Amino acid sequence: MNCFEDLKWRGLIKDVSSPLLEKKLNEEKLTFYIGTDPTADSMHIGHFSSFLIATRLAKYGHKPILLIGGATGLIGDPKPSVERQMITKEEVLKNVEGLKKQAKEIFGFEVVNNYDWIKDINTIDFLRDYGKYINVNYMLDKDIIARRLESGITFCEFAYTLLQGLDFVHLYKDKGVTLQVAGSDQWGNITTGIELARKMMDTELFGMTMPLVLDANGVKFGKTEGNALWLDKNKTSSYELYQYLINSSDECVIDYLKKLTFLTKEEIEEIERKHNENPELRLAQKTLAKEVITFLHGADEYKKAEMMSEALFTEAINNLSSKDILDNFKDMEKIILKEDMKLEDLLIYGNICSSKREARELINGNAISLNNVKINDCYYIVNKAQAIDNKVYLIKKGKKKYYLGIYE
RNA sequence: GGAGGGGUAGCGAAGAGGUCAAACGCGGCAGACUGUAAAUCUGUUCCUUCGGGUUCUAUGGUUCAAAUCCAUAUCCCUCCA
Repeated sequence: MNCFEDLKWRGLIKDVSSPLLEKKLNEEKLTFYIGTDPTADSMHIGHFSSFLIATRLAKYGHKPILLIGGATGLIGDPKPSVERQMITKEEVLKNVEGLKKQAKEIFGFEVVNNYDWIKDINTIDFLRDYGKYINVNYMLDKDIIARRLESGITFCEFAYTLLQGLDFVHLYKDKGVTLQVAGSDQWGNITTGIELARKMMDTELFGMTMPLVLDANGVKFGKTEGNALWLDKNKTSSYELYQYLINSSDECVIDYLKKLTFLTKEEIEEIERKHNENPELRLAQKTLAKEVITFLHGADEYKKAEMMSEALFTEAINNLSSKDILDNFKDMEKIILKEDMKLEDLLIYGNICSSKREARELINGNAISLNNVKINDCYYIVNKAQAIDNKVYLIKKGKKKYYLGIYE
């Protein structure tokens, strides 16, 4: 299978700017870039699903450059619905550092920051050198901007696409970049760059977008309510990641395997066959978790996460000593216990619930267990004597959330 | 600068003086079923010492009573200049 066929089979191609791209990807070695704005200090799993294309293309001999939008992040890519809240320069700076480091660690490719070349362009030059080439009518036609005309869009965000276009042109001149790859929501920005290059230099640049990875309900992959799934293992443990991946639905899991792992077509088809024979074994989900976590956090982390999950979901914990638990469940959220306290108070103290009302609701609803025993008495006194080895409590909320209570 | 329309819980959206801690939908969280799945069903979703307390952008005011009326401020949107 050649490069383009491979991407296509995995469902990674949504739009290409020109049919010529297929031949180029198969026969030439291109330098390409993929970017993100520093809206947080860590990438999340959604970024991973799109940045992986860099590694894939690199395997076919193309040269990736990862762009962190230190400048564009200060402006804000228009969202379809409302104006973005601007983030402070300090925060952007901090986020840039976080992302740079992470991008290098995980993907190992060259990382650039568009702040470096945008910061010194003054307003007049910007308008003359770039603004003059792009017609406002053309910009108004862009889907994202058109959609915002009803609800309003500031000049700041309106101009965003021009900065991205400028990036593309800059990277072409500076590093010979001829291709930009991104999620499908970036199509408008990619085409601005292509348009700009054609008008400024009479050069054809190329763009390619990937479909958003969605789950069966049309929710973006990795979008869990509450907290995002970060790639930084200090923010999201391997265990949490494992839990997310293992719970992928049957409908989507094969698609995820294609898009998020480097398994070959043959391997994936074999897994699919076996999975369909015994879906309850969740071979596909387990394989997905293994591949993704190993890529991101390494084999050791994966083993730990798997071991922890096995232990927690097969009732084997009853046989564990406090030492086993402390050794193996290091990543679990910890609550330092000091003295005897009522169960309802413990839930609040440990940030398991945000109010006493909620704590009671959960306790009365049979959702809380201590060391695998359901407790439905709010006034139950959590005490040292009942802890495993007088030391540890495994606190479970609902079916899947575990916390570790420790007496020091 | 002018004219108009708005700001209600995480989000969307009803409510237009008392029966409003605020319908409904989504989302969230639990429970049942299960494969740690999906679908489905059920409960719940401001705080509480369970007496009550604090909410509908903010501050004042009218009233026995205000999310609802008035004034001012503020933010957002639309149109005009």
